[in-house]
Amino acid sequence: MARIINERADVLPRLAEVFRSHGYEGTSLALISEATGLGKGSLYHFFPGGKEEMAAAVLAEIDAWFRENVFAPLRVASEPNQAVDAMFDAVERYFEKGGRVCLVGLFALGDERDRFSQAVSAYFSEWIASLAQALETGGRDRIAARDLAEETVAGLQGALVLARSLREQAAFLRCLQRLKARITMP
Amino acid sequence: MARIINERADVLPRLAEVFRSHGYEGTSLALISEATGLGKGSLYHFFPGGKEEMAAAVLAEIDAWFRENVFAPLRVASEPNQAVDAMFDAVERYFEKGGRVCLVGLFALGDERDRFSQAVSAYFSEWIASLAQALETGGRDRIAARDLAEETVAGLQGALVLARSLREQAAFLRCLQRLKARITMP
DNA sequence: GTCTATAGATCGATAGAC
DNA sequence: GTCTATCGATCTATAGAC
Repeated sequence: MARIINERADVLPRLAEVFRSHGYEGTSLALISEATGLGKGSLYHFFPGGKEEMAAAVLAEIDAWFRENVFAPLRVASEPNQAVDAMFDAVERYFEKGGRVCLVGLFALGDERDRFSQAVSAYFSEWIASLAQALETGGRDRIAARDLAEETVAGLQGALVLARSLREQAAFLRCLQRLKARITMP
Repeated sequence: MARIINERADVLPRLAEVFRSHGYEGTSLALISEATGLGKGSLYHFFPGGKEEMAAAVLAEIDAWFRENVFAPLRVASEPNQAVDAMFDAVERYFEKGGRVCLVGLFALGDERDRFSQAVSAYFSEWIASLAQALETGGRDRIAARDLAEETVAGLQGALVLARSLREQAAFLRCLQRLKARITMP
């Protein structure tokens, strides 16, 4: 009970926030230490691989969250309109209405993409594949479903870029609304 | 004639490529020196403000290029379908069919956004405004034009993120085609 | 203008006391 | 487990010879 921090999982959320705010290269161990309240000794106790292992752990947690809260529900959906709605809700919450950046997208644009190649590509291809499956279940043909899924996932990432550039979260929400309207079956 | 490098403008393209590849934090003066063939002394001669001034100069050059090759043609367009086509062509060339990242988008996602706040937001708002104007000239009402322009610019940025994540330039081109099809007047 | 040398700070990572 | 102290490397930036 007296334990403050005793598992890697306890520091991951704060770790993730630091990487999201400063990027991989911009995140120093000093910043991490400050954000987590742990000295470097403790950090290397939990993450012997150093900064790279910390970022990998964050990516793994993000992946797990999306698998559970986004990808899996899409795959098992019987009512696709409802599943798609749920996806948009989850995304809106996760990205805090456009106030929070997608770490995977950020890494994808930089050369962190190469260092975390597998995690980055898996995140997006899983997202597109599960969304396409829900759309196909809803009655669309395979090619149209895949196209629309790709378009939607790309549109979400673009919405985050745009909202952050303009410092206007409303832009993110407007983009979300348009994507939702297009993907919903009549 | 014996001059190798004698103006800031001569080093800007290489400078831009370094920032695009490694991000702001990941770009060191050693990398810049290697990419430009200039020693640190020379670099500080051209850019007394150091790395920050170098990045600002790159952003200014990007802004100038888009103003001339993208924004201005959209604004003076009399035939909007044609102007939009020209925009997509320019974008496809500029981003090398998805193989090249948008530096402004990359900066927007990181905390470079705050350092280069004006340049980042101006780039996107100008793009949206000029595209919306072309669409309005084409006969759409103001609100629909603005919506479609915002959606298209966001979609382009998302397409870049997606193509880079998946290491699949074809994904960028597919997204471009869909955006183009949607924006073209019947 | 361009170079080398180097300052001074900070980087990621390690060692070892407790 | 957590800390402090510290390593060597690298960082941005400057100084000064040529």
